[in-house]
Amino acid sequence: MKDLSNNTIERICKIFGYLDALQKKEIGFISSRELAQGLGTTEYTVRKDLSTLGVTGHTRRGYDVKLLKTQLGEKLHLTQKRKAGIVGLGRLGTALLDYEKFKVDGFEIVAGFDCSINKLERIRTQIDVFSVNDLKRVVAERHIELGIIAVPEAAAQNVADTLCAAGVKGILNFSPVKVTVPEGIVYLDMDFTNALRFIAARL
Amino acid sequence: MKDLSNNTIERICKIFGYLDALQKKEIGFISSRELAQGLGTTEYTVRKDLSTLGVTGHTRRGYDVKLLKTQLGEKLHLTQKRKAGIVGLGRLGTALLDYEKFKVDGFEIVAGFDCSINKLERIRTQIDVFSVNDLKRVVAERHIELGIIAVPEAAAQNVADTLCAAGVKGILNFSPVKVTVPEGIVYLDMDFTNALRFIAARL
DNA sequence: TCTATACTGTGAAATAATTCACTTAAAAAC
DNA sequence: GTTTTTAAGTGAATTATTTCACAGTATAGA
Ligand SMILES: NC(=O)c1ccc[n+]([C@@H]2O[C@H](COP(=O)([O-])OP(=O)(O)OC[C@H]3O[C@@H](n4cnc5c(N)ncnc54)[C@H](O)[C@@H]3O)[C@@H](O)[C@H]2O)c1
Ligand SMILES: NC(=O)c1ccc[n+]([C@@H]2O[C@H](COP(=O)([O-])OP(=O)(O)OC[C@H]3O[C@@H](n4cnc5c(N)ncnc54)[C@H](O)[C@@H]3O)[C@@H](O)[C@H]2O)c1
Repeated sequence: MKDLSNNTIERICKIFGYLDALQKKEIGFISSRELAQGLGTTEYTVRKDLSTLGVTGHTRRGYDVKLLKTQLGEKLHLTQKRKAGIVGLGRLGTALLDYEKFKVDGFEIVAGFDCSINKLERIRTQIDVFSVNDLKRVVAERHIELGIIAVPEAAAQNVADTLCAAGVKGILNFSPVKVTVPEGIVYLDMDFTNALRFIAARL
Repeated sequence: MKDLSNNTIERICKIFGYLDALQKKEIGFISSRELAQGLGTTEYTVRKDLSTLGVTGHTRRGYDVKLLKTQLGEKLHLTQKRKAGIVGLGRLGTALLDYEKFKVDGFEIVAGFDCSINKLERIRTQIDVFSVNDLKRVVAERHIELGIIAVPEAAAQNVADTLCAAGVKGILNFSPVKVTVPEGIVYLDMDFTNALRFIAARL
């Protein structure tokens, strides 16, 4: 399979999530047009994307929701469960820690980390929490592949370095600074302020 | 000015944020190349973007950081302060409510809303909180332009409808469902799970 | 003051993404 | 059983975006 553009991957991820909703509504088949509508794109693009991935639908019926979900999951390696750790257990970090839906979607938060012993002692959660000093060990022991950064911006780069050194493969960064990561590490920013800026620019 | 692509706007928003960091470091001028590096794009694209916006740099020096920030702010209407309201004051919503950096960046959270009287009574925050029943009134009174959705997915569409009816111009949605909004309303999803999926697909 | 340099700014070229137009095929309707 | 309809699949055309190449120039340094 030729490698996919970021745009395609992004759309497929959205479709993947959208299929959940369809399954809940017990919808068995969905056309490229309806899919496009639910996603804010065009039927052509949806068909091209799916066709690029080599998944296929049915004339006059559309795509089999259940089957499509399975196929997309396989193609994008979304079926295997991934373990994640959160660094920075402040307001945002603890909210993420307790967000149960991640697990449902195949992303299990298996550890939280903070530098403040005080914080670690006070936190009430189901998830095991550790000092950042133990990060490397815990990442290895628990096979953590994904690191989630929720520390203040001043600490973000340092935490990213630590995570990469510990062997995580991907990083999701909630701090408002872009951090640099070694070649080969997948990195994504979730900058809420930028999102608001984007909206403001479009107003 | 011809209208800008989403890609360009997204990059400019990032540059805008990046310039803050440069100002803190007291860097006066920055070249398209350095800017590109800090953003994960190319110098060509940066120059094209800035040139498209009609802002201009200096031979052999690059772009004046302070001036560029001002100019980009004007071009993207990022200089005027925007008022926002958050609907859904659970784990995520309250974290957002207390996040002070929004204000620094020109987005002032002027109200929180929830449907649970119980929750409203317990919340300890500087920001005024209201019942969703008062949403329409408060949005009008406080000139709220941006709505932030942090309610459970089942309630998201309903809340979006209420916000739009109340007159907000833009919506940032943290719930994992895509909601539909009337023509003319700017809408953006912040789906953390999709972000993790994207990373997993790239691993 | 002069010169070499390191930048920008921008048309043109290359590449990528989207849209279109049309073929094919299965299901539904009659 | 035949016809009609609806939607997938896909090369080709179009459109958009990125990259390139280089002319122009203000600055730093001599
Ligand atoms: N709270 C929000 O709603 C919100 C919104 C947008 C962005 N953010 C960003 O998310 C990040 C976290 O925000 P927050 O509000 O949760 O902050 P917070 O101050 O509540 O929490 C930060 C936590 O990180 C810990 N920490 C600091 N340095 C550390 C290090 N080197 N290693 C490990 N832990 C460390 C602190 O002990 C603290 O518990 C920040 O970068 C913030 O800008 C937060
Ligand atoms: N917590 C996280 O870290 C996290 C992560 C990703 C996505 N999200 C999404 O963000 C949203 C909020 O998550 P949360 O963890 O804060 O949930 P939560 O259950 O803690 O809070 C939801 C709040 O919304 C209120 N609410 C419910 N219906 C409402 C309505 N119709 N009008 C006004 N208020 C209403 C509830 O009273 C509650 O206070 C959810 O859609 C969730 O999927 C949360």
